[in-house]
Amino acid sequence: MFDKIIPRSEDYAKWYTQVIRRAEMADYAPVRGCMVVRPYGYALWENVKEQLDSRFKATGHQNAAFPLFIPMSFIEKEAEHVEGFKPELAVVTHGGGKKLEEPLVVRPTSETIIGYMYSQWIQSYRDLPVLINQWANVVRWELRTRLFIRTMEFFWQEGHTAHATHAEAEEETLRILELYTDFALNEAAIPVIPGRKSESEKFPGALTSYTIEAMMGDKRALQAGTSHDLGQNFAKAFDIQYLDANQKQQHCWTTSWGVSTRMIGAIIMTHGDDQGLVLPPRIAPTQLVIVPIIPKNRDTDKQAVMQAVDSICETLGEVRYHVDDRHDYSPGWRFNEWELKGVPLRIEIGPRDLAKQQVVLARRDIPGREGKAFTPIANVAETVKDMLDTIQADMLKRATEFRDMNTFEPTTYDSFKEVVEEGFARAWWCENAECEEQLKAETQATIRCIPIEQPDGDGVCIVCGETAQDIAVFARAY
RNA sequence: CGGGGCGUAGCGCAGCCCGGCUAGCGCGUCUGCUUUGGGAGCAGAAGGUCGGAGGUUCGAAUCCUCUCGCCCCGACCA
Repeated sequence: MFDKIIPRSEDYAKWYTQVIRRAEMADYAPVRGCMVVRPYGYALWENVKEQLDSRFKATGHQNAAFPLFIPMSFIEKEAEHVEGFKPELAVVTHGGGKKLEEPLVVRPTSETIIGYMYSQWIQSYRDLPVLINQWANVVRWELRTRLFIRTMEFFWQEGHTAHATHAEAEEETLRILELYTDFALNEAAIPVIPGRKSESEKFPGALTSYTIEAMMGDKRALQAGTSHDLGQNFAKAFDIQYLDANQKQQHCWTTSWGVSTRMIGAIIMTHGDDQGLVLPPRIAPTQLVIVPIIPKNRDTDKQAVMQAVDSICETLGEVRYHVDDRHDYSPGWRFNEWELKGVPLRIEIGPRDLAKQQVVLARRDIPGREGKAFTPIANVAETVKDMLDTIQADMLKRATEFRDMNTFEPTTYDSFKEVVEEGFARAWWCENAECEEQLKAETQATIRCIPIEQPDGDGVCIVCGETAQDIAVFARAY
């Protein structure tokens, strides 16, 4: 017998872990809270990286690399920043067998050390803007971890920019928020809500934090990326100044923004089903798997099938395909294997198909017989390409429908408390921290964001009944 | 840091409460034969410091003490 993965409805956390390990995305490391990203998971991450990186470059950013170690005193320079990060720092106290004069922090994020470097590099308004990104690993001493979603060490990109005016910095912050939204929608097929964080949820040291929020398969929210308007907080702490056209010293306006390997977790939890992963075609490491079916001891059939496979492969062009010709595994075994791994499309081809000059095309996003169709061999490449686009679009559509079906608009606090346990709740909020505190204490939910897109007019706060300018999204979050 | 669970073969587990002979089962692995359109069958084989240390005992996977680690749920967080 074969161990099936546990259904999502039975134990979502267990399902998540099992899928990741069985699909060989990642494994637990021998250090608590750390993970090993295995080749299959890393291949997905590389595709995420590639898509983001090309968007960064298209908007004028350059990549660079800053040190892993940050002097402790740097972290302490920005008051809110210290407070936010101090509890989760990994600190190096010894090096080369000797106690260090000043402890070194393993970067939890790099605003401080990059801010320091910017203060050296920026002299004049002509040096601005500075638009730099780095792909790096960072460490945060998390109490409770979860593969991809919250590990002690994680991989990400962090963009850090410096500008002459607040307007430019704001523009940058929102440009990146849009870029992230575009990536999530069009590559990861994750419908996200771009919005602003509440005061209590914003990045330590930021003026304003923006986020893209997604709904996972268990209806909990996940922050999938952030973009921060840092105002002049870090510029003042690190003395990032320039001489403007009127010969006056000015502090820069800086931003920072990041997307991490958490995005992998978001993809898994947005699209995965009880058979395993379901990966969006645009970033799937393998988009198409071809499974030849060959009865043993019938060499003529084998040759014919493999020839047909070869000629199909030749027509596939850019499609990322894999031929699984492991004939010591039964067809059923191989089907299940690739379904677990979330490959979007599968071609099954055997002597019977060959006789009719057709193949079986099976969609991963529609499990079982319903997702299977015969298609003529003659124009299979075209069909595959079209089908990959269709799957990509359908996955976004399905995820959007799921989110909308589980998004409620309660009008009383009582109904709010009920529905917020069941999904997202959209409701007016007066932006008062006390109301936020109250619902946090009473419901397990938090304010995920104040969406950029707002209805006209105003309403009354769901908690206190005072006038509220904006709708906020509330949910239980990861 | 609180609550819960778990460490026994590569993986998943049983055995422990109530100590006893050679520590079991499933999957996987290896060998052979038969099989291949949804996780193949039969036959044989290999594989163990029972997380670690100490104690009780004629005898410990099992009881006691200490310890290390991991997972899950909360508080805190990308």
